Amino acid sequence: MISLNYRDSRPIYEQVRDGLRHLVVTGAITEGEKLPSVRALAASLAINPNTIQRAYAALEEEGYLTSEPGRGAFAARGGAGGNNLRQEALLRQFDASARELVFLGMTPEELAARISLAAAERKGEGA
Amino acid sequence: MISLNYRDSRPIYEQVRDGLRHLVVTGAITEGEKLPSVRALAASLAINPNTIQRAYAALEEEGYLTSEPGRGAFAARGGAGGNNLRQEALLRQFDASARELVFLGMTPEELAARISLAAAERKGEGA
Amino acid sequence: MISLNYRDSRPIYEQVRDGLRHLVVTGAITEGEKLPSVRALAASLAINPNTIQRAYAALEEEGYLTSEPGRGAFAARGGAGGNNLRQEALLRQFDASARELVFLGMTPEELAARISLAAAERKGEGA
Amino acid sequence: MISLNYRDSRPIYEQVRDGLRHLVVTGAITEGEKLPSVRALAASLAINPNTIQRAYAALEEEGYLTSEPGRGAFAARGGAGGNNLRQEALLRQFDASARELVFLGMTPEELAARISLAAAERKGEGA
DNA sequence: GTGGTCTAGACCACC
DNA sequence: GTGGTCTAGACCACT
Repeated sequence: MISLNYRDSRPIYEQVRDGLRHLVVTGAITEGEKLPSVRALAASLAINPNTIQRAYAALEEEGYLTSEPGRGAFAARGGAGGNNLRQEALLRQFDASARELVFLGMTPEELAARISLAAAERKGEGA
Repeated sequence: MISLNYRDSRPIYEQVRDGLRHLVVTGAITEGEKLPSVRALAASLAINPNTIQRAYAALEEEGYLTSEPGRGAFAARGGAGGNNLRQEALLRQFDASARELVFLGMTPEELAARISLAAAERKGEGA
Repeated sequence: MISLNYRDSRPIYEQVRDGLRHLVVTGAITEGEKLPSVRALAASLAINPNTIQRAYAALEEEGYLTSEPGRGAFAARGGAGGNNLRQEALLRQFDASARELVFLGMTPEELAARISLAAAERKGEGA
Repeated sequence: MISLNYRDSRPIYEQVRDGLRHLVVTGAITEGEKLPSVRALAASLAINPNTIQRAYAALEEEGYLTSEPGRGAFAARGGAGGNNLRQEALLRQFDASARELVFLGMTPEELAARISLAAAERKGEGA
């Protein structure tokens, strides 16, 4: 399901992370579905469990999955609409950065002005 | 300079990260100053270099230091005023989250309204 | 003239190599023109001369430039038409690989059959 | 196992590269066998790890070994017969050069004609 | 601990 | 001054 390219200069864990994110976002792994265990996926890709663990941790931080110790990791919805983990994670990030930027001296007005600008830009910017 | 508590539930790398962040923010490590090498700090704390590496990576992402391959890691200024990496990192984070939240359907007005609210709250530094 | 992205996971020397190759192929650096010295380009990009040297060596192997110790590095023509260093390098590579493949047991007919196939494919395949 | 001659005009890394290639081709290092680590071989030859690294990189490009970050470097079979990395590398090189030569205007027929010629020549391995 | 990339600074041979 | 090689030592991703 995930293809790795060892000749790619991108780290393996990023390839795994992006591959899984893609599966979640596109719905290939449906909301709430259990993801393969770290060890199972590691075995199936013939890489080290640490590398999978790192990809899972990144995706959890991004809100694309939740992992429950002892149970496994479960997909959250990545698409638009409804409240979901991804959106919660983004709001957490948004609030935290806004809070500290104001603390550092930026005004709420300056920040508000950036929002529309940011929204208009292309996402681009690879790893 | 950094004290580790192995009985603490917080992972070692977080203890190192927070310890280093504190040194930078308080100015104990001054702007531009070279931090100890990954291996040196690992040796001095008697822990694995990987753990230090993880703390350094987190701090670089947060903008508290820059690490230049082959040269070392250097402290950035954490405080307010002037151009600093921390502010750049926060703006990057702010823009990215705003962009995706708008993509997910929130309006710029809703987001703008959150800014003042967020700024008023206590920081509540999580683990 | 060449832009570096330190956050890119692609190594610096590949970015330099590809940037220079592009300048030669597009004719921005004309045939026979002297390229900046290893040290000068290193200084202008604020990176180590060794890194530039590595890019120059790769481009020489590919036939995009010749470098003469004590004199400098000079661009070859990258475009189509006429005989040029790039084509010479390719023919050298073609002959050498064909020779050894025949030595390893492939027949000239098998190889000839591959040519048209290869020519039809997309070049793709990033680093 | 590898002898270095510092009075030889050939660079150390080429002497190492050719020495290793010889060991692989002659079967002194058998197919799939793990080569000494970069650091270990450097220590044993009393030279810098970078120099060994350079030789390993060249041999990997030639298909005589594969190196897997974090695991080590492993010998491929250099001889004829069966599937081996060397042949794969040669085919990759053959296809790539053929493709670009056609792109530059040579006809597949011209190239096909070169194959038998090339195969008849002596190998003339340069420094 | 392993391969890979980068920096810094040195020396060489050539011009 | 120029390209080329080498050393020493750093960070980096991964096992």
